[in-house]
Amino acid sequence: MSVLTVLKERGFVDAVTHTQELEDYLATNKATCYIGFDPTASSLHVGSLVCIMALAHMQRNGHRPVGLVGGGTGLIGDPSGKTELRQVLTQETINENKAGIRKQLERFIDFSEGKALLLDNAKWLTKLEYIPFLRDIGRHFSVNRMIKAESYKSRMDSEDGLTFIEFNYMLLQAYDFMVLSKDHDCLIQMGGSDQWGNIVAGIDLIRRTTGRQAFGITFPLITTASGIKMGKTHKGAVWLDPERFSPYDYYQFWVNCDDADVVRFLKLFTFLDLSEIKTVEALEGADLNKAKAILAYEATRIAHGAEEAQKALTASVAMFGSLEIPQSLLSGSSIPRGGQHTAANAESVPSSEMSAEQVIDKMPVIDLFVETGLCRSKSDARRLIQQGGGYINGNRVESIDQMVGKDSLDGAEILIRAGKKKYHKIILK
RNA sequence: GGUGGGGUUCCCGAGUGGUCAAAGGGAUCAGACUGUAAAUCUGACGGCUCAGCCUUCGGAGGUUCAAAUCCUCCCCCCACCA
Repeated sequence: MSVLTVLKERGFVDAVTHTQELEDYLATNKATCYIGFDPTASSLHVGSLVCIMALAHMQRNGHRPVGLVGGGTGLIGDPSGKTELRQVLTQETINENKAGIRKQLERFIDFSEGKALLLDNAKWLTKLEYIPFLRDIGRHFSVNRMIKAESYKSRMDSEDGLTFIEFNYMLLQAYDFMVLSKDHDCLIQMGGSDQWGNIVAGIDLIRRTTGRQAFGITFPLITTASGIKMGKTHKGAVWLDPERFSPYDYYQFWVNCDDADVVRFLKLFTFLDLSEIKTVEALEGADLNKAKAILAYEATRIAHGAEEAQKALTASVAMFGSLEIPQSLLSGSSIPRGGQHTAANAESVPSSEMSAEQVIDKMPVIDLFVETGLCRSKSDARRLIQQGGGYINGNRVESIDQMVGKDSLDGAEILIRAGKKKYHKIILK
């Protein structure tokens, strides 16, 4: 089965430029394909996961994935940048971010022995000279055609307009593709569906300058069943960096997905067998939670390793109770089955240390919620308690001026909870 | 460069001298119901030493007992014209 089929069946494909030719090419070549990543942050987040998984599938099917970091474009930024993206970055930040991105990609893709590459377009973009660029590259672009690209059209109509810099990103991205095709024999570019115009521009440029046929694959924008772009939680973006977003929270993010998303996400974000995933479609109601646990476990295992996934699972069981996962369900998953993980210690629940004498009988409960970051201000904490959402060791906090007393202790620990799902453990010294 | 229209609490967006911490919607949070789901209903949604006080309406000054609302200057955005 070709990668393209795999990707299609798993729901990765939104559009392909030349299906048949691409199939032929993939069947007869060890292909190189690339996806661009923004170096705006030192970590990738779940929004990029579709791209990362697609590259991983490419590699698993014998091709060579290339991650291209947009260091050059990052150096330009965009003055209209209301979107947070496209801020001007220093070379130093870009290098740092690049290192972070590489570290994360390495969890998904094997970079050893040239099996995959991570490149930075700053390498060639910073060397460009305006006149030669216009003469050699600019000549191939028709403004008439460019403004028909969906990405520009909407911006042309919008109030914010479109800056010249942004308008040029298409040329730069097309140029990237051309360089990669020459230097690394890379003839496939993949990306989100919003990249279609840029990808096609690159394919055209390659044909015009070198006469070679290049290909493009775009992915659908992955939204949750409720129609929101995925990857946002109360903690902000879901980062892949364990420092920014703990494996426990990462696990929780997946467990909390919408029923309607489970099958789709299993296909996209795990490597489990499609035939097995199919059996999940029949599940209903509470049974679906078992599939969610597997989804969460697998996704966490892929991104953070088996050990962290295990810990996240254990902690979740401790907090929310265990559930029996039958041997037959998604048997390809290495999730512990049977009751073996029920002996729970909630090791990876977010925790912090405090000194006992500072806390016991001294600190109002409200402060505890603020100190642990569960509430962002005292007003917030007050509100939480007034509305009945504050708990200490499982007991609802009844009054906003309650102090942390000895009775709040559970051994040397205090488990506090905001709402149903946010826990924090305080270890007293 | 000219003319006109704007900048309001996380976002959209009402508000033109006191009754404004500021309508409405979205997002978010809590409670109920549940399956750590969705939908629904209820409530909350600047901060604090919380029935009171303090700080917010692009920025800096000013008028007034009183300003998001009026005046002056400045910054930024948009549209049309050049």
